[in-house]
Amino acid sequence: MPTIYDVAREAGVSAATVSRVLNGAQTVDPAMVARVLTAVRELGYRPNAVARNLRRSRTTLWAVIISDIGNPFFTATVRGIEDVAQQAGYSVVLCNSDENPAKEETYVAAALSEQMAGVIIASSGSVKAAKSLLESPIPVVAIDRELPRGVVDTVVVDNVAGARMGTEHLLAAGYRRIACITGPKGVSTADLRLRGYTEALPGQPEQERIVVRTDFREQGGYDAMASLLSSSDRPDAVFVANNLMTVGALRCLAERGVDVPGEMGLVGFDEIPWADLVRPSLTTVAQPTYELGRMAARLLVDRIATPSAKAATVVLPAELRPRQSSTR
Amino acid sequence: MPTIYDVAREAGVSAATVSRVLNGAQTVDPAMVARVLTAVRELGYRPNAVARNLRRSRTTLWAVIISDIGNPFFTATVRGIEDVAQQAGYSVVLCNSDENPAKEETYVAAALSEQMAGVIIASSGSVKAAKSLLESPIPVVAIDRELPRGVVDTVVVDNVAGARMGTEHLLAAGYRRIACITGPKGVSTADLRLRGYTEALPGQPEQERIVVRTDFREQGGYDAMASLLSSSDRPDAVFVANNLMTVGALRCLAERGVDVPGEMGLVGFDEIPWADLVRPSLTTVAQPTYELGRMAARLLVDRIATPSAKAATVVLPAELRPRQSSTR
DNA sequence: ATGAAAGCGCTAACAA
DNA sequence: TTGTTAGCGCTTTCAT
Repeated sequence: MPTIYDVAREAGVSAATVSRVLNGAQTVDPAMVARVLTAVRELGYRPNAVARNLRRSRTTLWAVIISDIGNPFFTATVRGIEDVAQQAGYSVVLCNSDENPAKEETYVAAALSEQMAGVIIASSGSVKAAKSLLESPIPVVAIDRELPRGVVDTVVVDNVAGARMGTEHLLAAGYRRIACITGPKGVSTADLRLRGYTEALPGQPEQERIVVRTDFREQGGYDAMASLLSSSDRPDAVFVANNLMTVGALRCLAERGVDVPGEMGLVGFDEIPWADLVRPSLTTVAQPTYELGRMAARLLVDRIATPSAKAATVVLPAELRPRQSSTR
Repeated sequence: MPTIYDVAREAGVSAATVSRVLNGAQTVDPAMVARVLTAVRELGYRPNAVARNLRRSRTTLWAVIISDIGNPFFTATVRGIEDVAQQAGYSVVLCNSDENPAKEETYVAAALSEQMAGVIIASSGSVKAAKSLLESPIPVVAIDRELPRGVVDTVVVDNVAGARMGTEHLLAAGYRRIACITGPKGVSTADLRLRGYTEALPGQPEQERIVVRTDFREQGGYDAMASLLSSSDRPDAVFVANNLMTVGALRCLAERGVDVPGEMGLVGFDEIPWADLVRPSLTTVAQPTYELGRMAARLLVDRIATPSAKAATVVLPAELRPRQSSTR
């Protein structure tokens, strides 16, 4: 691989001049510019970003650490992030923690070691990863889930209101024994959506509420629904706190021939791209995912520009999309 | 941020010793090791990977450039790649080209500048990106689609056989006017799946085959199906060459109340996570996605170890998953 | 407007 | 076993 000195020799100038040309300095003689660019082309020279980053003590890469690459919620959010990043001159590298705190810690460590310009993270709940980030000087924006013990820029949806909306919708449709399937304790989305569900059932004594906690994945939703179906106080409707668990629940119901929405009403948090293609179509609480990504990216751009500014929390609205699975 | 010299001073040793300890050299006095590790902890020292990479002239990052992060095919493949990469000591950074050659070129340029240890790419068709990669010394593995004009390690599925299988399945079910919706000319998957479709209809004169080309996205599939429905020689079945287009086609059929499989048979290439949840459930030609990712990653590990070895092409089998949409 | 020279933080010869 | 030293490729004062 040719270096900047090879180009300098070829063009008969100093390395400093090559650097100036390549970085668009205005103080270079046009004739020099031409000579340098010719040499660059002839040698197939490509600047070594590693050396540049070391010298400048900064990079133009963002790490976006998400907890499940198979979740459509994140894919839409990533698009929003990318669009803003690209405009601001950053490239986005995606890291998939797979809801695995150990993986998350590995990726956080890599992002810090690689001196990434910023990190956007949907925490899988790792306190260690959060601590590393908070102790580092690297700008961080939390999305979807709050960073454990962290005071950083954050973009979330109104989980409580959204969950309340979904549950109240089931009540209004005439369901009476409404259960909730939610995620792990300590993950903010799981806890807040559970709170929204609880708030929607104000008259109910604590023990009347039927709550199952599992992970945020499809198999978890499947198992949770199975246990609800075979329990002695079987519910007549379920509010499920994320999309993948909703898919699992739906698959369980389909396999056992349970009639939805007749025997069992269903509302899921998070939109699903094909919610309108299944029969019955799925009622969901939708988030403005693309907008969420854009907002997070904008906060990160601002944070990089002004590291000392006060941390902001942006709460975006969720929206009920009523379909067949909750209408009997 | 503390540097290796801060640690050295704190521990009362030289920077070289700190480096040795951190890199697990066996030739260091245990007492030194302890002192160094204490200093590291006290200072919260974190090695600067940029400096290390510059010095070593290599990194431990792989760039995985995929053409659509929203496509379940890729998410499953990425999991396979990640699992092998992690075991081999590499981290995976994901780059989403969004079927956009310009974006792809940007990410390829970044991967080369950042001196990534290797690249796994599903080409969006950019000849320029392919050229940059082939001219560079960086190890490359192509997945899903062949790299334009490239002789590199490649992992693909048997597209021709899979498409033939899907089309023959429709023939066997009694459909007679079978159309094909495929992707852009020049993208190998689009062309090879079209060939498989063509091979399955040997008796048909050229003009009897009904072929629509569009992009590989949902809207493309929707539009293509709409045009087929309103054409004078409306088909009674369609073979669709990828999953996202199949979803679009399905949505179009649902909106217009066309009975599937009665009025219109449907087979899609690529599995879809919820193919069995829609009504009618979707017949698909499934690829071993996770295995494909693992294989690509293994090839990349080998290629990094032995840069001069001959390029290999691995062809994995596709598998028909018959469901309701093709059974009348 | 251009060049010489220092140095970003680390690793790896080489010397001791 | 440990330290000294050079240098990875680039940018950026500083001097001219």
